[in-house]
Amino acid sequence: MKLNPDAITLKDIAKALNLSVATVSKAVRDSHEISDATKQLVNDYARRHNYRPNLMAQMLRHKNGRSIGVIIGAIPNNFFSEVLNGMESATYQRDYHIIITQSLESLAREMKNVEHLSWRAVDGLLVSLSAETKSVEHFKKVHEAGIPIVFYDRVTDEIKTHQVVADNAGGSYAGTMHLIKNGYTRIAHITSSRELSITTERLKGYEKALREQGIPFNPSYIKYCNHGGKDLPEIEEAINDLLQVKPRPDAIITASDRITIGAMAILKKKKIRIPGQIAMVGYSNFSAPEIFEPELTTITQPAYEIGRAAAELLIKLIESKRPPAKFEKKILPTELHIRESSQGKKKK
Amino acid sequence: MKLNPDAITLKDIAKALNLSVATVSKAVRDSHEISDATKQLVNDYARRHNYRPNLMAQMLRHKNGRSIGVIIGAIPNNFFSEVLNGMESATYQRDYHIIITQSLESLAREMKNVEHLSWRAVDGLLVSLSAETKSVEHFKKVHEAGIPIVFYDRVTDEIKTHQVVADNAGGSYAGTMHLIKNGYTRIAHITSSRELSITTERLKGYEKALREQGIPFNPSYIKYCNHGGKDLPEIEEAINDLLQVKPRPDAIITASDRITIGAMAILKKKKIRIPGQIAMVGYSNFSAPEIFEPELTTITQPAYEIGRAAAELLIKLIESKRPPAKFEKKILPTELHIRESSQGKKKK
DNA sequence: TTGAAAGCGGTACCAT
DNA sequence: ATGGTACCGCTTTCAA
Repeated sequence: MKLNPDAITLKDIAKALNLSVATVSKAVRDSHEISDATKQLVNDYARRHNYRPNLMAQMLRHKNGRSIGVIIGAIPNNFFSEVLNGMESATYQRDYHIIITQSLESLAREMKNVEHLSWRAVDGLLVSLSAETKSVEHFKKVHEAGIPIVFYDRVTDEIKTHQVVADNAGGSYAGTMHLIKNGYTRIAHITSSRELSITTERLKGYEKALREQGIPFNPSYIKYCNHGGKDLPEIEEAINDLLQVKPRPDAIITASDRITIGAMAILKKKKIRIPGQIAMVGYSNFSAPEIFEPELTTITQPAYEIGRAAAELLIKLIESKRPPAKFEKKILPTELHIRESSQGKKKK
Repeated sequence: MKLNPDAITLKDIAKALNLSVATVSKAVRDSHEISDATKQLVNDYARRHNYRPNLMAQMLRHKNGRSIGVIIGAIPNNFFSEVLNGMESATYQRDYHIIITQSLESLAREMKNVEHLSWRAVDGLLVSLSAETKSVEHFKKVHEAGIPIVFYDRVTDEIKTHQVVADNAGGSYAGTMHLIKNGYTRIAHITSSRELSITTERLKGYEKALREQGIPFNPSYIKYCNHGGKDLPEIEEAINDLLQVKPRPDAIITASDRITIGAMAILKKKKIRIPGQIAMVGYSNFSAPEIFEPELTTITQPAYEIGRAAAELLIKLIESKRPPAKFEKKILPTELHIRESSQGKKKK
């Protein structure tokens, strides 16, 4: 079963019009070295028989398949699916398409994905590092081989290229400040794995707020989920640990949709009142956090824009012959949406 | 910038080993007409230099790119992103990849997508119809041209091929029965557009339950969202309409994640108590509906399995020379998760 | 068992 | 301005 069994080729047109393939080829691509009359003729015919150049033949020639490989944590994740949406819309217009692979926060899968994508001869890579990734050698290899890469969300500085990220430091800073202003001082943070850029950035913003407000930093308030909160037990353990710490935290900032929703569910199960006993601020891209109980204060990331910007930068990279003079690090603003879960602390 | 600048080709191997390209080609594909000794030699060399056949060249030859086109409503949608996840995992293993396009519930985009995918020479199509789609001529055309299609979720009987769907009738039946058992009799239904298979099916289950319980069917309790609840106003209008109907509905069954979450948010804004004033049962694939306020009774669809099954059937279709004797309609069970939002009605 | 050569559908160089 | 031709990397007769 082939796709376009009735597809028409250059040769067909040439034969029908008594021209050479070469001429026809140039005519359809509007070359200056072809007379207007001929162009007319050819393009008319082409349109009438709706000629479409055979992609694979073109690919074979110029090793450019108009496709982009994407490595993403997981498709069913609000943040990533919005990112994908942005990438899809950017690539759709420029006639590229994305080939999606999921790392599922596993380094092994990430490496397999790189391999798979390079076999598929993608023109470039959009990647967000998995929670397990420490070394980026596997990316270095393909990058040095000439495949442009743009990192988004979880990025690395070890490879010189464009990066697109949310303002994670700013987001955490705003969230932490907000909690402090509302009277919370023992603020915990459940975050992703240590190595990730987002983790470090968020921690930075968090610490900055504490410092500015003269609140001591307590390392036992920081809990890392090495698998990005992939499973509930990981989150549950973090929360149990936090509940043991003396003095017990009076607020938690959670670092991803998964962790946020998981944490809320667990606290609810444990009958811990939010914000009565513990206030919450969560990174989340869920569409309607006001239907949560309680309504959740969120730090939202411009996921769609991140995806879109990353794709656009990558396409620019792919289509420019020479690497740019300097690489961009695009930092997109986050937003703090204040709701019930971080309401001001009651004075005793 | 090309992808595998250092990629090794058959010719390279041939030269290095003093063989012909033809021989090498056959050897790497383990042809019977090549001696074991030569195979050894060739494959050793190939492995050492990690030879990978050039996909585009292969594609050019046999018009089979090991790629599958997907048409989906929207990526950032719990249901669809789970479906995608299932498709991705099925195709990943078999070395296919999916090219995703979003219809965004628009017929125009759906048609463009078909065109785009057929230009990309996909080997087959996985499609869920948009909310606007009435005629399926555009699919008929490509299908008759020999591209296998498997429909999932929103299907059509006008094209003879495999279908994979959730047990929508069963889901609505269970949900409706549950509400009736809990004392609700004026049950409204906010659903997708009229033409969709899922709409008809769900209505069937709903009506069946009413009939069995001797409750008259009231057409003004049924509200259609012609854009699948793409925007809030559409849902808000439906709800406002319902609130006018006399007697006012005492329960609502909502037909998709979007509609469900939108409806909850709107009712909440209107300060209508759930289930006190109106009970709710919603189709939803949200991961933690227990953190909603109130905890939401849901009908969940096996989204991942739908995607997986559809992809598997399609690959089977692609790889079999002849069309199968008969086509399958795979119906996967839904689940009813009873929670707070549909709690038993208080007796007055 | 091995290999020469044609061809898949384009593109690009070089003549004409 | 137009056309002949080689080639991209692989597969597939058909001969040797």
